[in-house]
Amino acid sequence: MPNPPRRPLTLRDVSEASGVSEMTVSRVLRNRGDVSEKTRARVLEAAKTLGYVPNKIAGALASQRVNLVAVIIPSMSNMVFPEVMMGISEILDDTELQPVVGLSHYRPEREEAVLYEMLSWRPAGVILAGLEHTDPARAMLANAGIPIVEIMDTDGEPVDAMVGISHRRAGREMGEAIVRAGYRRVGFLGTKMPLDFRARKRFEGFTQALARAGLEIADQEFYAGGSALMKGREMTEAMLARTPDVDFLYYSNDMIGAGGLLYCLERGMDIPGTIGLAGFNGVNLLQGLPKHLATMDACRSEIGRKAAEIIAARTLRGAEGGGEVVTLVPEITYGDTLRRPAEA
Amino acid sequence: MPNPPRRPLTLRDVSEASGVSEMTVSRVLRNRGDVSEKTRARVLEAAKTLGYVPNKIAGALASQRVNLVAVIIPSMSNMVFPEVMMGISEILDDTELQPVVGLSHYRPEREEAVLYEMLSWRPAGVILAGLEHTDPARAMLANAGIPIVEIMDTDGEPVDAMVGISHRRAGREMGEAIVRAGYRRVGFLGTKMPLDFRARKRFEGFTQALARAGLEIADQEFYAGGSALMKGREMTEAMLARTPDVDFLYYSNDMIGAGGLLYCLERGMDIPGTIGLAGFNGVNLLQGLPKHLATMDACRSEIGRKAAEIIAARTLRGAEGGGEVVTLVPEITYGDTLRRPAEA
DNA sequence: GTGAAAGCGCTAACAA
DNA sequence: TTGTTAGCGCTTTCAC
Repeated sequence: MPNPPRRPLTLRDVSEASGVSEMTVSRVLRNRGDVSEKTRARVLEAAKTLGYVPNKIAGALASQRVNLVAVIIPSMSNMVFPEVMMGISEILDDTELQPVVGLSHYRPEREEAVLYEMLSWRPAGVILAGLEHTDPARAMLANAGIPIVEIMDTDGEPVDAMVGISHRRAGREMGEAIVRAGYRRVGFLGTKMPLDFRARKRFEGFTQALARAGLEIADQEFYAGGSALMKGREMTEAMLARTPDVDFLYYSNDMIGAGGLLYCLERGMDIPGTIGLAGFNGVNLLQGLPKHLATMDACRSEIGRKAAEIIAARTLRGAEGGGEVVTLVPEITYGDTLRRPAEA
Repeated sequence: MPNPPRRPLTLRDVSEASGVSEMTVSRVLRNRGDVSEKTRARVLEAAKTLGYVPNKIAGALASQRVNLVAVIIPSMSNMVFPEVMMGISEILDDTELQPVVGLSHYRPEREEAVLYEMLSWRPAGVILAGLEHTDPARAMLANAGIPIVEIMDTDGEPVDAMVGISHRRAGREMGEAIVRAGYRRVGFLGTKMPLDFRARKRFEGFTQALARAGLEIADQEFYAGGSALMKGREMTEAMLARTPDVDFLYYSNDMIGAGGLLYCLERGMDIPGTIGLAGFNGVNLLQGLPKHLATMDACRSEIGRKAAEIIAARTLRGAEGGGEVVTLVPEITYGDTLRRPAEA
């Protein structure tokens, strides 16, 4: 029973144990160059019995290559970003690239700090949420000399590549669908997050669509923290009490929308007749509710996959590329809570 | 406007630009040792205008210190693990340590591969889910010479430290509560996941509690994939059709439990009279349902926090430590779907 | 097919 | 307070 080594093993240890030069050991361990089957076997044997784990720090320094992809997202508690992560993993799992996640908590300065930290590990590429960054962050990205993919949002100028949807358009289309369905007294319910630029863009597009039809938001309500389902319920109750004549409720995410939906159903309201409801995201978690909430898919895992593909293509297949723009176009799901436009 | 540098900047560039030796530049950038305010300012100025980002790879190799903490979890699509991650981040955010996440997809060999990959970056510590690992993985962990914290589960022997709850006990207690409340025909509904050891332990504890009361599971149903809420609904429907006399449904997670709850409510069933329901996890996402589902908190973020604290304490404050065991004890939440035991 | 030498960009240790 | 020297553990390059 060998003692647990205080000092981690090095190539040299394997070299000595196998009687093969460090260089050749290195070759075997990386499957590089021609090595005779005999030496190969001997090296592998030695490495295994010793329990050698290569030191990638040294390897990366020497080879100037790192297989890490930095991913910076606002949060994990949102359900949206874990799904993006799954999309990224799905693609990178087939390559030798590895995602490394950092959280910005929706704060640009925090994002800048995390970015700095991550760039100091010289990753092969960066994937980060949104197009809004501090000036130093943009400068770092522009000078990093590696592929950068900004995700989620395409309403703005990317540093390099971008993959996402137009939130302004998403808001606008939902607004148009609501107007087209004949609703006139529309309430908005959302998060109190000044730094959630995408929610804000959806709101802008939404009010713009209403304005074009000569309408204004009839009432609005915001929340922060707490259980989204519960908050949706409470906000809905508050709004219906304050503005009893609203005939449509647009929620900034599906979870609060589901809370509102449950509330309205309990009250026995006629949906989508007397009142219509819609959310945003296409959280399939919520299938199984008594009624299907109208929503619009944010294409989360697709965004993750496309972003990872761009990084992988440029890194591995040395593709030149640069400045790729992928705009996904989400469709409205009418579900059971938004009247469909009259058929032509 | 300087050209984007093809070659990343090095300390040497900052040294030349500021007319200060590399060593002193390094000191300034790390706030180490005494440096005169004047040189300090000059160096900072040069670093900033050049846009220098330190190379931690070289730094780590030279100093033999890495501020990364490897975190290996089964999945992100589960809601449970993102919450654990938030707990970890919460603690590490106050230190210079940084979490790096890897996913095992509930597969031990995959976990082993990810662990190998991560250990090759010589992290300061490892946090990983569960106590079940391949033999090589256990060997790597035991020999890594860094703090290892196994989380979620405490039913077994840890390699080093462990933080979690006893899932066997959790299942047992729920079983006892159900028996105590007078239910006799109990159905179980869960995930079809042979490798989810924790779900299995809960199931074992649960059946054991029933057995002690002379009961057996009346019926069971398993699912894989799909929307959990919907699956809960479907499985419940199937079970009630097949075994109409069940008087309690125990779900392996809150999400499917919520689906079942909604189904039973729609059918106008008397809850918790005719039929009782319980889930597992304490997903506060679900507050806001018409009735509050009975459940048991899995202490997710608390687990993350405690695990991170162990790593931080041993790494930063050089605490000796080793073999810490933190067993959290979740309490049953009766909610509105499980009869409370008669008061004494 | 194998090995020896040089150096990746930084920091520990010591010298001035 | 500042600078010099010698590696950290690996890979690149080139010689054999």
